[in-house]
Amino acid sequence: MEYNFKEIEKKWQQRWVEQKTYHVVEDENKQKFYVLNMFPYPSGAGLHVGHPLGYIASDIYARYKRLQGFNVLNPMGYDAYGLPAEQYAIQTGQHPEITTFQNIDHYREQLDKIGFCFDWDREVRTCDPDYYHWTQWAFQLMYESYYDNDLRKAQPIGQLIKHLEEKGTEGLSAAGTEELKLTAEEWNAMDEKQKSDTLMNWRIAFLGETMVNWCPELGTVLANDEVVDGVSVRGGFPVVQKKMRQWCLRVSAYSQRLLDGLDTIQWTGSLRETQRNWIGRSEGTEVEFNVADSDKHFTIFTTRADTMFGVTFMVLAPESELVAELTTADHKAEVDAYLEQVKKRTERERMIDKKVTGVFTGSYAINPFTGEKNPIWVSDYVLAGYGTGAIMAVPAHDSRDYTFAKHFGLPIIPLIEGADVSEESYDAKEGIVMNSPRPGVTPYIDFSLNGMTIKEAIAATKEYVESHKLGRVKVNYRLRDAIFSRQRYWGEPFPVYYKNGIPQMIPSECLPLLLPEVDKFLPTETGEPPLGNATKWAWDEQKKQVVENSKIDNKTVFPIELYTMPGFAGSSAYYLRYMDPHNKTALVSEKADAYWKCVDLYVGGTEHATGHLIYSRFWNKVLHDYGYSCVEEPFQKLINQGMIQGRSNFVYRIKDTNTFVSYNLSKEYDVTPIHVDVNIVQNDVLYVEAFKAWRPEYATAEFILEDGKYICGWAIEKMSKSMFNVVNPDMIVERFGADTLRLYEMFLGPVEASKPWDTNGIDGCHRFLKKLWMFAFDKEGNLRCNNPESTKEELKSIHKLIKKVTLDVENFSYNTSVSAFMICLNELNQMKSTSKEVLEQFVVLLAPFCPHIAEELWEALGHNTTVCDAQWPVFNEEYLKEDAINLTISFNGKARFQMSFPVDADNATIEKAVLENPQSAKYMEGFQHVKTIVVPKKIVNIVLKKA
RNA sequence: GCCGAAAUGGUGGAAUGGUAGACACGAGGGACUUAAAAUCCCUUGGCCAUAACGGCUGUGCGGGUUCGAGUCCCGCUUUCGGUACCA
Repeated sequence: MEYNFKEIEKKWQQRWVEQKTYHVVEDENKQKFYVLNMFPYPSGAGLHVGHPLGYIASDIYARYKRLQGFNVLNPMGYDAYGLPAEQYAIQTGQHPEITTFQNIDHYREQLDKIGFCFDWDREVRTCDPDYYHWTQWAFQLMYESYYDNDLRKAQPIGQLIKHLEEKGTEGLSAAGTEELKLTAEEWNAMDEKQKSDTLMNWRIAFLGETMVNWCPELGTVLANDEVVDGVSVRGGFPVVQKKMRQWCLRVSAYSQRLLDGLDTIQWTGSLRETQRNWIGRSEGTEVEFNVADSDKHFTIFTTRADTMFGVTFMVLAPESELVAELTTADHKAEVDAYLEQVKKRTERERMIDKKVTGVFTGSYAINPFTGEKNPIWVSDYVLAGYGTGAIMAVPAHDSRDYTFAKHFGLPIIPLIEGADVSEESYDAKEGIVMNSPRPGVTPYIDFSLNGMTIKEAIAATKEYVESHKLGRVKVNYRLRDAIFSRQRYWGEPFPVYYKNGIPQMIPSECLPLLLPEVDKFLPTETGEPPLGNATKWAWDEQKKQVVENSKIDNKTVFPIELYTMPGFAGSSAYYLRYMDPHNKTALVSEKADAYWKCVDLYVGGTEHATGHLIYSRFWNKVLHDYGYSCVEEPFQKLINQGMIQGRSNFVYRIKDTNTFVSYNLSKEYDVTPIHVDVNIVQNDVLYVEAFKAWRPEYATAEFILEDGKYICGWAIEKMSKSMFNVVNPDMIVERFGADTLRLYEMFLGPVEASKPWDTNGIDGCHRFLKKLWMFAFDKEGNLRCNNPESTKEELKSIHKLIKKVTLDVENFSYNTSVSAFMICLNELNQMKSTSKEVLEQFVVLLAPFCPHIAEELWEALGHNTTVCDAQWPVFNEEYLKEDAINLTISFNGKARFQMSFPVDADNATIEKAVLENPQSAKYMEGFQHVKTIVVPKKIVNIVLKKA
């Protein structure tokens, strides 16, 4: 009986569905384990072999945990809102929902063939109203909250309003866009609109003015990669930097908690480091500078307070409000021209083209330490969004200031002993301070840093600044608030309407606010986002429902927000929804949340390091502050699966002919390499007939072969359609079966490593399964392995496997596990006969990797339950004990021969035996024995020195 | 520039500081077969040597620690990721 994987896999996939094998319910008697994959965006291209890599790895772990008795949650769903579906809709007019659902069906079909243990009853789709109900709900929760810096958590905005009414901003400790100063009287005197605008300064979800790439012709905001050379990629229209009112999330308020949380979770060091850098905590000092001949003053932020004595000029960011304030009348024209020039350059251009530009404002700032007047410049190398948007420039010890100073001929004062600043700045934070103050200069203040190390100088300056009220110690974060709105159609609508320009929340009992139908997915002629095309998009306050736009009267019926939410909105809390996906009254019930708590193992790519994985952690923290999510960090352990690269094949066409020459002969001709579809190549040998049929122009192709074969060249490239190197998992399943695919994907190498997909090696894994089949069954299909007693040898072999696989699965070293299976099978095969017990254990160990064949064998072994409910075998050291130990004898570290000893031989006995062994004499000749090192069970090293 | 990861045969990759190259692919040779497929056996880092045993060398480069280093330390080179005027 042959190993008929097609029949076996079909049979078990059906049975799993019928028996609801993977359906999971909360069970207080069992310990939970939550495995999660980053859910996919269902693109039209379908899955390639790279996608399932992580799914297989997590599936193995989920199945393993279940065999160990855990109640395992392993759900799957779709991140269904997104740009490609919308782009397709714009081109074809087809509703994105239709294409999205088609793609989801295709994904499901592909996933089902691989035999995952997903509980499909818990599937979520971000575009499903029952799902985005809770995305909208969370948005409203954030809108109704502010972040209390003292309590370090989100609080209802009502508390802040109460505070303002009673004390104004006095004693208020809330994370805000700016530091506002208001008295209670001022607040209470505000009208509704003013109050609403003011509260935006503190709300966690808020309307804010942010800089965006605005394309007036297209009427939309563009992402940086949609803009090249200041014009839009699509259409070539000019793009300007513009401040726009956008919904934002106050992610920055959580900077410190996002940073602290990293120490509590088991993520790879590099990923945590990436997030740390992204958050970018920097401890520094804010120092106030007075403007000369004026009562104006402004604040700068620096991490190098020790360089106060080396300041030679000041720089403002072009977008800073200070520019207008500090520019003198006679410099206004020049500054305005410069600002205009900067405005035209996109942020991207500023990054790529780093030419030094800037202009003098005409004003001077007085250095509070030296009393010197430093000119105030404007330059785009200073960013408005970080610190205070203004810096003190110390050209001697900051490379950017140095470049600027050299370009405009500004003075450079070195402050570190021995630092040579004639060619470049000295940026290192090492050395002894000098020139602070400079010798011979009359001291302006009674303060000196000379002779200190930089560290000491920074600390001393901080102390001085604070005690003399010249500024304050300040921690800054690089992390910015997230822009949360998009001028797109295919996304979650905001549950917001505008009453006299004041945003109002749609009542929570009216959620979800459904995405309206539109007939065009492009922005309207007036530049409104696509939702402006909806005819039924107004809110009737009395009826509490969506009504036609024509009914807008601005008394009871009002326009609804036209923006939609960005991609990360739906993916920020989906792991909570899986816990309780059908709940109509809450994102997740308290009970389900208390049981599943958080994701124990999260598997996905590193590309989400600074996006999803930050937003999701932020989102969960807000929910946690209100008790909706009981654990602060949502993802305890994170594994990053590597990218699967493509392995492209090439054929070599001799120039100006239709003749193709085999790889090893191609050097002798003038050839053009051409990508060829890897699916008509096997082991780098081209199927010539298939190639001729591939494209009409190759039908008459001729070939120069080597050894009767056409050998293709190859290269490792990204897996993509245009390189014809996309390998589809369905094809592999069709040819080799899902179990082989699963085994091979794991065998390729460590899960975390990026590696090329090379179908060439898959035979080995398929062969292993065939061998296993023939090992278990004879030609008639009878089970061969039915000895009632296991031999010592068998037990040793299987327990070696149990030990190895258990350890490997825990460490995600699946590739070495696969090898261990192969070795064990070979050993068992050589023993000719095998007991039922040993085969059973083998099958259970294999079940997480190759569930279909495992089920089939499990059934053949006489079980009427599925192998998923078996028990993971327990490793017993007893069986691995050796009768004798083999030691490698080495001389000065060079291994020479082997000797056998009883297990209980002591070191002295071993040393004596080795030295007396006649073989040793040969290696010891002319040497003197120094000492002997015995490494238990491994090696004996005789240390010698020349006699 | 900065941060991170890596570098081992023809290929993918194994090696708690202890015989480097497990396992698999590919390649070569052989068995079975009318033949092919499938299957099985042998060889397979390099160099030298042989009837046979064997010897030398070898984990990107240069140093170091150690009885012993692919592994640890110092200094480079290269590759791949991430990030970018963050004061």
